[in-house]
This record gives sequence, C-alpha cells and structure tokens, in this order.
Amino acid sequence: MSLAETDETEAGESISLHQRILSDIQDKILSGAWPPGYRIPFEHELTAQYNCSRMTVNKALSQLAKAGLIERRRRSGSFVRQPQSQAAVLELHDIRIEVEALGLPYRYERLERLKRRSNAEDRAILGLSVPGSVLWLEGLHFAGKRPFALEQRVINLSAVAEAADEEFSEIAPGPWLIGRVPWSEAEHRIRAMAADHHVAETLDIDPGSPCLVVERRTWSADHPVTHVRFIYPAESHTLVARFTPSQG
Amino acid sequence: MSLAETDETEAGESISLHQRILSDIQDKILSGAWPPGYRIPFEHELTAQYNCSRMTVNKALSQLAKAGLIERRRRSGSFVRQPQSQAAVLELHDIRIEVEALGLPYRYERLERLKRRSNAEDRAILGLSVPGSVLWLEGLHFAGKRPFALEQRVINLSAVAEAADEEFSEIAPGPWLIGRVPWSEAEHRIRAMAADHHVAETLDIDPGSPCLVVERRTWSADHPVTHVRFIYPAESHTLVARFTPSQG
DNA sequence: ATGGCGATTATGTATATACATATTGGAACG
DNA sequence: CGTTCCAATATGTATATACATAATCGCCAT
Repeated sequence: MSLAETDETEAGESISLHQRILSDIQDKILSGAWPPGYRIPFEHELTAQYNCSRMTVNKALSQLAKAGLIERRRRSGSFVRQPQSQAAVLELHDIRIEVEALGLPYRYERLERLKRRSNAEDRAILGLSVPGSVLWLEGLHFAGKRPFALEQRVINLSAVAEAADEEFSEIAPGPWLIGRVPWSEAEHRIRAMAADHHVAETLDIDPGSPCLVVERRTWSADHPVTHVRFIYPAESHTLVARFTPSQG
Repeated sequence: MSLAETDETEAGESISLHQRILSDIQDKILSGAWPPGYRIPFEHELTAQYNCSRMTVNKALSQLAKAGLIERRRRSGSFVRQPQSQAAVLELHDIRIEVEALGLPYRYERLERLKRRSNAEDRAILGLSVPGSVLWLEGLHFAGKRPFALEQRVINLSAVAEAADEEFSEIAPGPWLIGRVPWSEAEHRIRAMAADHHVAETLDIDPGSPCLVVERRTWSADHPVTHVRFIYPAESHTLVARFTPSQG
C-alpha cells in the first residue's frame, strides 16, 4: 500500500494532518482492508509512518474511538471494532419544512386547547410523579388542502409556564417550544396504528386504515417538557434515515 | 475497588479535566444559563478559571464544537449555537436480539429462495444500472409461535457472490451478511402500510390491518449489496430512538 | 468620512515532554 | 508447578511552547 505523496509539495493540502490520518484509517476500515478485530498500527508506528508527533496520531485515534470505529486497549493496542449495532441517524424535520419540501402550501390549525390538572395518563406519558398543570393541545397540519398530520400534545406547565399564556391558534407548539426551552434529551417511538374513528374523521381517511405514529418525549435537565404524537396517514409519509458508519 | 466519591469539589477526580470542563459548559448550555448566542469564556479565561493549560481547554471546546453545541469563530470567541436539528439515533437491532429481549424463543423460517436475473424492479430498488444475478429471499421471523416479522430481501450477487451457495434455510440472511460484507452506507425508510393478502396470510393477521415497514438498502463502497423489507404487524413492534444533544 | 492596512487577538494545529494507568509477559520465588 | 510480583509497554492525560490563520479593531492617509 503506497501513499502517492508524502511531501507537503502537494497542491491543495488544506486539511490537517490528524484529519488525514483519521480518514486514511477510516478508509482502510470501511473498505474492509482492515477487518473487524484487526490490530491497527501502534501510535508510535503511525508516528514514524507519518513523521509526526504522538499527540497528532493520538488525536486521530481518539476520535476514531469516540466514533466507535475502533476500540483502544491499554498495553494491547487499538483494534477495529465489530460492525456496530444498526444505528442510524434519523432526521425528524419540522413538519412545516417537510410540507414545504413537497412544494405544497403549509397551514396549521388548532383543534383543541385545554388547560387542566394532569390526570394519570398525562403523568404516565410525561413521566411525572407528582400532579401539576398541563396543557393539552390538538392540531392539524395541512399540506395544501389535505390534512398531512394530526398532532396531539401535552405540555408540562411546571416546566414551561409561559405556554399557559399562548393560544397556539396559528403557530404550532413545536416551533414555539424550540428555542424557548433548552432540551437535553428526547425519545422517539415509531409505530404503525389503525386509525380510530376520531383520527379517521380528522385526517379524512377511512377508519381502520394504517397510520404512521411518531411519538416524542422531550426532557430538559431531567424535567419532562412535552409529549407529542404525530399521526400521519400511511400514504403521506415515510421516515428516512441514512447512516454512514463514520464520524460527521 | 471502591471510589470514594464524597468530595465532588476537587479531590476525587475520577474523570479527566477536559471532560469536566466539557460537561460544566454543557450543563450551562443545556440548563439555559448560557442561551443561544451567548459568548462563552475565551480559552485563556477558562485556562485561568480551571488553572490548566490552553490545550486542555481547547480539547473540551473542540469536542463541544464537533458535537454541534457551540460554534467557534476566530478572533471572536466561541458561541452557543441555536439550531438543534431534529436528528435522533435510531437503533435497529437484529431481529433475533429483539425477540429474545422480549423473553420469547426465536426462530427463523425460510419461505422462498430464488436465484434469477435482476428484473426492472430489482434494479430499481437496489439502484443497479446493469442487469445481473440477484437472490430473492423471503423468510419469517417467529417470536414463540407467532410470526413476528416478514422479511423480503434481494441480494446483489455481483457484490456478494458467496451468497449464491447459501441456502438460508435456517440462518437468516441478515446475520449472515453482517461481518461477511463490510458496508459503507445504509438507508432506511420507515412507513406504515396496510397488509395485503399475501402479507396478511403469512403474518396471520387480517388483510388491511396496519403494519410497520422498515426498508433498508445497504451499500459497500458504492456498490449496492442488498435491499431488505421487514414487515411487522402493528402491535408487535415499536422503533425507539433516543437522542441526547451531547458528545458521544 | 472612508477606505486601506497593519497590529492585535482568539482559535487551529502541531511538537516535545512528562507522568499516570492499565495490562501483559515473563522472571523470580515458594 | 503454580503463584506473585515486577518490568516493559501502549494508551490516557496534561503541560509549555510555537507558529499559522482568520477576523477584527483602530490608526492613518487620502
């Protein structure tokens, strides 16, 4: 395996050395040249190969380790890791963006807004242990004239008091919350569901027809902020997740 | 060995300094104390605050930048970033693992195996431009006695020639492929679908009832390897994706 | 005022060095 | 023969230093 150029006489050498080392190794792994379990060269070997200091090599290897491509063991060396659990980066865009990406006019319409003390179900889905005020919202996202998604949301007013004063008649609660509440963690659940009567009527589809349901719970510093359920008619929506087994 | 964790101010320092700096800053951001746009202290200020070298501070800040929490600008400083793009890490486990995690016995049964020249549909879903041999497989994953998921797969034999000699009667093609073929990219599409006659009969559910469909295309070094479609009865399956906007 | 230009400044990258820590292989010893 | 212990070794973390690079501020001349 020969590296064509070793000198800095190359044109357009604008990337940093540790980055170059990183992507060299990454290529070896992703191409299969270095299979899982393979012991990659020791830091001091790479130091000699690239004619640089150990810190530079270390930076590249540390990043590869953090990205999960390799595993580092003291005294033993660094090893290519077994293919990772099938993890994919799932992009969940704002619904307005999704709709506009389809070239259709977007509109949001509030169906219901209810301030109430949390009932058992609210506490269960939010993960609350003590009672408190919550805001229940139901709204419909339109793509053109057709309903695109039904949104059902519970906001924990103990965490977001200002939401109590907001009508959400025109602006969807999602965009409103983003930027106002720093969130530290989110969990998504994705499943298929048959439309019940209410859903079918609202989305203008047949009862029993399949829907894609995306539920999201959001926390801010361990406090539950909101739980939202998006219900898409089956034809209207596909989630796409792309995965490249590398760092960003 | 026990960790005397009593002193959390200074002494019992089990984590590294740059990690401590990193999580301190991360906490400030996630708690909202440092809102988007806020200019976080300069490296030399943090150097003084933590009484350490600039390299240590730099390591923490660089990682925060790579994680997307802050943005660094030369001469200006580092700033808390605004847009947390809605991206989540979606874990797609091996079906055997999923089933066994439920405490049910797992079994795989091959329904069909067909070696053929690729037709137009095969080429479309695999993204092939030229004709070639493909292997079509259909199999059923069981959780206990109940069908758990139906798998429909096309393998590009130009990319994985050895697959032609494999019966896949007992072993599912997924685990077989993993480890044998290094893959460089994958794409998932997730949607809801009504069970057609064939699916309903195979999965032992009513025709028209909702199913969750997960389709995955896999490439290895720009060559399409396989396309697989998993069809889950709605009740049997929920995808879970968790996201923490921190470093890995 | 204003447009150019150099000084200043914060970050980006890399080096040489040092010591800590975990682990392994082998030597020493009972 | 087996157990203990030590030395060798690879990684983990941190320091002080150096120079590069980009962007900004303010001075100065027009």
